Amino acid sequence: MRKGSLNMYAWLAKMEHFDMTETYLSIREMCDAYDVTPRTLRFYESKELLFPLRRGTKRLFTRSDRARLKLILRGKRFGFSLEDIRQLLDLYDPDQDNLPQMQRAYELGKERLVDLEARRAELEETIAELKSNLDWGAELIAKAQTVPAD
Amino acid sequence: MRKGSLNMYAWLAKMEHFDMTETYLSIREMCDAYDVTPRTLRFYESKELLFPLRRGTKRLFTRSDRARLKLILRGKRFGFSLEDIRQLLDLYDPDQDNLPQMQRAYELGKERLVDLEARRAELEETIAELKSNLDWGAELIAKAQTVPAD
DNA sequence: ACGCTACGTTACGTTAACGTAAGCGTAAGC
DNA sequence: GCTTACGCTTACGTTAACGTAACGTAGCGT
Repeated sequence: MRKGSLNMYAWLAKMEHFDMTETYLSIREMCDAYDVTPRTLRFYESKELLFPLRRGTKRLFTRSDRARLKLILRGKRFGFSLEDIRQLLDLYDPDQDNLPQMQRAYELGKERLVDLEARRAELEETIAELKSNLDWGAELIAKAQTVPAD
Repeated sequence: MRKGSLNMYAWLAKMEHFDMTETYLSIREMCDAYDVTPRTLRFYESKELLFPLRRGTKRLFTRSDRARLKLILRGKRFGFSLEDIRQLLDLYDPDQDNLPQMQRAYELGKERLVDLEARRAELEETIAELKSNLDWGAELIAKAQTVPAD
């Protein structure tokens, strides 16, 4: 199950192009839904992070595009570059017919997992430090307020 | 205790300039120790993130500079901008004589803490998703290898 | 038919965070 | 005394990730 459904759509779409239940979003709807600008979406498309269909000249963003965009935005919040992210997207939306690419994506994903777990550890430490520093700061401020100046 | 000692040095340094036990690093030593380029250190100084002393024209990086640099590099790993980081540094190395600035730093630190904790939550989720995706990917690859093509 | 609005393309502009090159000063080793 | 090495300053170059301006066009409401 899961993403398998996604590929079933692809399969059907190849046979003919049944519209199925796919619900497409215009660029504006997409922007409102994810709080990005049109420019950003076009930019991501030009960088091959998104692959909206076209009705005439207009873009139609698919379910898959929406999933990818979520991952892109999350990746950015973690400080990854768009190029980094592009590599990883293959893992979340793989091309079943391309075994070597799937394997590359798999290896890449494992590395990324290690990276993320290290990051988590550092994050814990950082939070702990920040907390202790805040406590210390609160103390200093309190002291400075009761004993104005010497 | 803790950073209090840091400020004691500052106090003594103001009175006269006792060298104390401070051990200074040249720019090169600093680069080797933290794996950055000279350009980067000069750049950080120009942005008022570091405040090396000078012997003649040469920079002398203090204990405090080293602590700050660690925080800078960590901040960068978490995707903060140098400007964000600069604000926060006041919290880790505060100016005891500037109460309003300390309070600003304190408030800023609290906000940052909330931010970091949210980030931690998202990170957990991301790790979980990535793991499940890796499992799924492994399955697909295995299947593709046993059943070459149809 | 006409104007408005949304969307498209093309192309130049912008900001952050350095890289890189040029030119000068100076302390050290031979 | 000369060169080699390191450091300093100044200034222009670079990359990523969009912003913004200019201009064309397709639908549709009156």
